[in-house]
Amino acid sequence: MDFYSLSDKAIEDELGQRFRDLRLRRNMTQKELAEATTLSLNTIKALEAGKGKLASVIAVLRELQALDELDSFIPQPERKPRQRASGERGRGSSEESSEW
Amino acid sequence: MDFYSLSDKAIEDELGQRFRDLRLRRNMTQKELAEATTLSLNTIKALEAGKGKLASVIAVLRELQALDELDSFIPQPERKPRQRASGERGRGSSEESSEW
DNA sequence: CAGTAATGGCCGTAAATAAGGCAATTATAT
DNA sequence: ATATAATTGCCTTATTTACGGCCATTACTG
Repeated sequence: MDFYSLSDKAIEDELGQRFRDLRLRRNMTQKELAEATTLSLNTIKALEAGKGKLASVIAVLRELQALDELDSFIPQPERKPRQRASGERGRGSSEESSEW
Repeated sequence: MDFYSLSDKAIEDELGQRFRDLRLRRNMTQKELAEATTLSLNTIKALEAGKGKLASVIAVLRELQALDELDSFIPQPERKPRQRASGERGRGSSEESSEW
């Protein structure tokens, strides 16, 4: 699956589908999942449509015992060598003129 | 990293940190990332604090060339055997009484 | 160390999501 | 096929996020 060839919307659809599959593999209804997470039924629906907040994702994955997936979500980087971006002082704006 | 031992808030912090690290490895400023994604600077800040919508996550990961990570996010299941949860007709409500 | 870019925090407004409820549709069990 | 659970869609209101801007703080550069 090459996500780069997909539109943002298509990716949302795909993610929503996976959330749904995950729930179904636990054989839970949207209503049961909503109650278990203390989220509303509408929020579960939205999530399975690829919309919603990061907080909702966490709550749902926890309930579906799939929090591990979050770990591979974004790889643990080799501790950042710096705390702020830079290197070239004025990359964004005017021209780099030091010589001449 | 065992996410299950972490609170939702702690997980948000961890994810935010990873977003940040990802950006720094590309040596981009929040401002540059904001412009590249057409998101606001505040939205980038929020994301690096673990808050925000899924749509924002997708846009940022695309720009940071980390969409691949999303694929391993939730494993592609062996096509779901059913489209709705069930199996036991009335799991949520009244008792299961067919015989007597 | 001094200058300055990069980031964090707060505020007001616009937009989107979350919650709660109800009707309509669809899948599934019997 | 019928009954009914499961899901979808729409609506109203509350909450949260997104946006734009401004000032304070911190990290990096020379």
